[in-house]
Amino acid sequence: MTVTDRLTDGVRTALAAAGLPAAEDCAWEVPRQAEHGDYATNVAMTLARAAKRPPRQIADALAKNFPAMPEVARVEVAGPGFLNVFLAPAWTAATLHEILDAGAAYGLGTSHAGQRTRLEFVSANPTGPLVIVNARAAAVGDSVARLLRSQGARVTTEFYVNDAGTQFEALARSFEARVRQEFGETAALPENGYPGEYLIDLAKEYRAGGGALDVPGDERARLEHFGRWAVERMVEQQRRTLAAYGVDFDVWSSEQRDVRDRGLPEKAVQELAARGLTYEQDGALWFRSTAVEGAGDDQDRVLRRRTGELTYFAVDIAFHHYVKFAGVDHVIDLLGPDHHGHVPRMRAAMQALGHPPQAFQAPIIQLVTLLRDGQPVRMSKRRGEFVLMEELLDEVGRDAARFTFLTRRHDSPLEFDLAVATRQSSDNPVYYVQYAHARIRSIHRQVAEQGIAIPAWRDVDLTPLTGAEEQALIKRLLEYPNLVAGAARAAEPHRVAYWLTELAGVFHPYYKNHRVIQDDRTLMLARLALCTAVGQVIANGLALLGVSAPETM
RNA sequence: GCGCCCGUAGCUCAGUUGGAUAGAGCGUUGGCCUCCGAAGCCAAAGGCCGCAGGUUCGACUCCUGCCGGGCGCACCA
Repeated sequence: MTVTDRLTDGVRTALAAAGLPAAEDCAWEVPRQAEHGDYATNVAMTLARAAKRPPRQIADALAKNFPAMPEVARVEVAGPGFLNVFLAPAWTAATLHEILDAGAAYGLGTSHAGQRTRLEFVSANPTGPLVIVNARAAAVGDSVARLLRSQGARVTTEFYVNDAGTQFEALARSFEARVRQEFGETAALPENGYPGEYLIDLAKEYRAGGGALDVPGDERARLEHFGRWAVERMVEQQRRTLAAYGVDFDVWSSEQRDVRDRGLPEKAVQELAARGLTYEQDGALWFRSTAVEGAGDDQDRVLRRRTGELTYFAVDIAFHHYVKFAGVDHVIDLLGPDHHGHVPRMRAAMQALGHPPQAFQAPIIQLVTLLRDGQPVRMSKRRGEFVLMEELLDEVGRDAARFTFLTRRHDSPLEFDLAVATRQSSDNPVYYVQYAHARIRSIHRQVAEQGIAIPAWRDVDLTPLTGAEEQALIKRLLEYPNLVAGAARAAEPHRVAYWLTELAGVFHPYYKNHRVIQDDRTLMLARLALCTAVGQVIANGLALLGVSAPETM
């Protein structure tokens, strides 16, 4: 039970005692000004209409009837009708016991309990190595998964391999050309092929591994052979890069194997037709996308081309409906900005097939503009020019890269200057946060070296922690569970990154001004408890971001 | 032309389902290491929150219209 939950109980009790109507919900915020208390609620304002009384009057009644609670020192009415709550310092200090008891579990919640979510992210085409944007998507997706799980959701993370269709064919043709070149033949890359050097390396690997130049069967069989071989290697390479980044997927699904081979696209089209949401026009079969209320698509979409071939959209509908939604109630796709036009039509299709509007979400991860020495680096997989995700990790490091990606909202474009990130790596906020953790661990090493015995935390007297800075620090820690719950609800890991930076910003001055190890044993143990709790929360928060909490730096 | 996203300090960005006096990092200027880690601390300068209306007790936040930037608008994937 969080602080605000307890305070909400207090408000409910007060409302009942004052004979006022019950509040549906009670929003709490942490005021900027210390004079406005530790928590404030505007419940009196929101209730004014229903109670037919002015907000100030309601707030006064609330203050008068507010039950005595160990948590609360006093409540005040201020401004147009805010109810400001001041926490009792002794209670605040004592909450450290709960944090220390909970340990790594501090910040876990139940707001998503019972939810089963399938979360797809990265899903780069298997036509080349991973690049910078993929690193951003990986950081965001992995962190969102951790956030959702921290709130009780069962999350399946997924990487979808588009190993079919025209891009697959382009890869197969490109790779075959490289293999022929490797065997000494003259072969030109296809027009829409992939010119990157990685396919030359892959061709060398193919030959070295005993791969044959001549493949039995027709052209289709040949392309299938070379395409499969290349895709397998590319996917494996991508998987390794992601693993080195600390990102592992529960499921690697295949467009060919899991959707097309099972005949699901045809089935999906039939199901839409059975619901009367398709029609024929100009020789093609259309989905009546615009007929789905609230989905927001502005035109109908083709499911089967005049040629009889199904569109990618039809395949994607089948994938979502039959594969992703099997056994889960929420599907989240983290998409690139070039796919945002697809969201309305997919939303329409999912609703048409009976999924509630909220069940399918597709947040957009915006682009990363990469700068090197202040100059934008142009990237194009097709032209074979790009900065690899691996290079980014080599230059910037895993922790700094992930943290940097998570200090921006995912739906806003990001500028990432490689030169600056490398040169100024010691000024990166991630080190500021990690440093706070390392400092705290260092205190513990000192304590151990000096042979100071630490009793169980529950036996440590916390009442000495009445200083303003100490109280401020503890109150920060109390916010953490709400912060995590909010970040999970909104799927916004950047809130955690910012909050951690702020927490470190409160801790560092405290550390500077107050010695922990000292002669006054009672004070020392109390401060040690506080620092330990801060370190624990930093470690917990960094874990949600997939960033390490180092013992030393 | 239509749709989505974005305009906040010199730069990069936060601003928690509308709250009280707008925040951080970098950069700039000036201080602090006999004391648990200076990857740190303290201080200064820096803002018509793109513009104009509207909604209300209250708007950076919601609505409308402009201006400016990005992306998408296939019987491609």
